[in-house]
Amino acid sequence: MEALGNLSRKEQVIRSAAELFREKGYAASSMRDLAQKLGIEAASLYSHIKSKEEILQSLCFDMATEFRKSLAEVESKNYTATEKLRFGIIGHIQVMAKDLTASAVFMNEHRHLSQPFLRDFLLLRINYINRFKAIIEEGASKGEFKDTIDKKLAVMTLFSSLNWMPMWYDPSSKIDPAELGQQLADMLVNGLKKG
Amino acid sequence: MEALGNLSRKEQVIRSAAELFREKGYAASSMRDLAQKLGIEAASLYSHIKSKEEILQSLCFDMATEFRKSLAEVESKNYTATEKLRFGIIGHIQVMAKDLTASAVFMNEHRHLSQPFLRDFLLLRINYINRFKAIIEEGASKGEFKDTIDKKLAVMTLFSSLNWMPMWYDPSSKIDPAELGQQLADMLVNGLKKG
DNA sequence: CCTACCGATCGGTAGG
DNA sequence: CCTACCGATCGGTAGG
Repeated sequence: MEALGNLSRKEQVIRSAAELFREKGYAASSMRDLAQKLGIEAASLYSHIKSKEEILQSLCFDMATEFRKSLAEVESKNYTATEKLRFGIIGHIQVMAKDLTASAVFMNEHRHLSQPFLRDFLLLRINYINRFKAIIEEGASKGEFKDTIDKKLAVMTLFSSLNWMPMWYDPSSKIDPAELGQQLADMLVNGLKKG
Repeated sequence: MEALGNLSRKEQVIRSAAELFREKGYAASSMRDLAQKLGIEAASLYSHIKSKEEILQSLCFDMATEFRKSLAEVESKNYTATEKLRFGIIGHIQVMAKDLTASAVFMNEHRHLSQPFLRDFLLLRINYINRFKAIIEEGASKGEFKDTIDKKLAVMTLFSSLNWMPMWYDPSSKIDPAELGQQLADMLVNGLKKG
């Protein structure tokens, strides 16, 4: 993680806003709160950003871009469905781990986007989810995965686990993001049961 | 689900508020929004409730009570860890399914509770999570579950899956809450892998 | 359950 | 980046 000093003023504003939005939620965070965090007056924020929502937009869409890049790379390889799922999970976790704060905002605050941004965001998300669902379906049809589990349930369980990670993962813990991804993939593919 | 007509006026206020909080989030929901939903003036709400936050408090703590009741019953039985986990999951899902709206608010909006309510709520939650963690640890030590998976990761994955359910589960779908709980437990215990 | 209203705070602009 | 400010909206109260 870089020091704030290495970031442009606009990037500092966005990063501070991300922390604020994560802590208090977007709607409960005021521009005066944000200004205070940065040691300036609220009106001064508007020389760096156009509006409060513009900050949310860049946080949400920048994360979305990273997730899509990661998944596209996994899809481009000649992997089995099991491998695609495993590396897809690891990639998703690593993208989140690069910015846990932005990840938490991405997950919890995107609903405060106004139209047409909200619609665009949800389309990106459903596309991403469907590509993971396709991997699970491929695995089921090729006999790698059970065919008995409901595919929607499987993919939503996967997503729930991935998306809540920023809420409890401690980046200073012994388990690093790559290993976290490995273990999460293992748990979802192989389950808790011994054997 | 009962018709609104069978509820006291106070219960109607709380139920409408739950829908509003779920849709827009607590902070972005105004008392004027809520009054409009009920066809009255904002000031009139205060003859039924003391404050906006009182509504959130009753939603959060009523759900917490239901969850604890369900888990206590599972713990009281002479089950193996695998059975306790399975019935704990099914119970949790069934409690949520009884009121998906309140469940979504419980999960997403509790952070807007003020002190000391927030502290009390978080203590209840950590206690509940730890009791599930104890079940997983018991299963690992008795050889029912793998000992290789990080217990914190396992229990947080479990909770993520449970708590996101209100976001995607369609109560009018073919799969009913009991079966949803069964499948979710199966996926977490046995994994996606065939065999 | 209503009218009338309060002080506080909101996102944002004008002009420098 | 600041001072000065705007109209809108907020949760809530008084009094009926």
